[in-house]
Amino acid sequence: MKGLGELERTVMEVLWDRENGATAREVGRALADERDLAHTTVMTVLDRLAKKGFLVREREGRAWRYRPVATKEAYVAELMLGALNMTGDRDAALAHFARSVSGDEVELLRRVLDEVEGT
Amino acid sequence: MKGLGELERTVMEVLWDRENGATAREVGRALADERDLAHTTVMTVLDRLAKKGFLVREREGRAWRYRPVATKEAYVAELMLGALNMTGDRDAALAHFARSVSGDEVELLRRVLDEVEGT
DNA sequence: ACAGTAGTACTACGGCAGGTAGTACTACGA
DNA sequence: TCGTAGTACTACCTGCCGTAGTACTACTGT
Repeated sequence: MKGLGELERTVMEVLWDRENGATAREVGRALADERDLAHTTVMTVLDRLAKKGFLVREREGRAWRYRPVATKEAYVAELMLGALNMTGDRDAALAHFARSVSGDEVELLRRVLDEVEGT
Repeated sequence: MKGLGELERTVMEVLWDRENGATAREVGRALADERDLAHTTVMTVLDRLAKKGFLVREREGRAWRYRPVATKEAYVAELMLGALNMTGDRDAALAHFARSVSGDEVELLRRVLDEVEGT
């Protein structure tokens, strides 16, 4: 799983926030407040993201509409699993991880685990 | 938390595998099977790792002995937390993650959580 | 029919990280 | 006093990423 750069992640955030993906123009507008990017910059980033497999695109008139392949949660989870797989001792790492999350999250984890159990 | 390159991680693995750290020479020897690296390359990597805060070093004769600042598990856990922090919705990501680990690991997680509870 | 605009594809450049290593120098042991 | 282990410093190359220019096409309104 490849990593993302700063801008790439920012763009992904925009896409993740929209139900129906977005065109380069739309992404540019969404970022206009925080960043002043050339339209082509946005296009380049979207293109790279698509080539890396994070986005798919489909024609919409003459433009492309990009949408994320996976949800943000799935992406984050995959990053976490990637880290976890780096180690030979998944258990030890998992244990360490579980001890580092906050109390609330312990609760949440427990609930989710119960849910999974039922499956 | 900075990421590590391929070689950097390989070197860390060596260090993590030893109780008492290692000198550049020792690391080089440990990797001799898989990789044919110049001694200076190993030194450079160790040096960078130390500068990044992953290793501390102490004199041993004229050489330096390097040892990891954190355990591998702590490192992995931190990577995982890093991923988790990327998202606004930690809960959703956590939930997704919990659903992606194997059954055995669910068990393990549960045990660890119980343990944490007691604390 | 033509200007402006939206859009694309392609190319490029500079910075930084990381892999790799050379060189120059010092200290120690035989 | 030579070879060897070791260091510090510098350097080169590649790939990724942020950033954008350029050249071209198609639609739209006057």
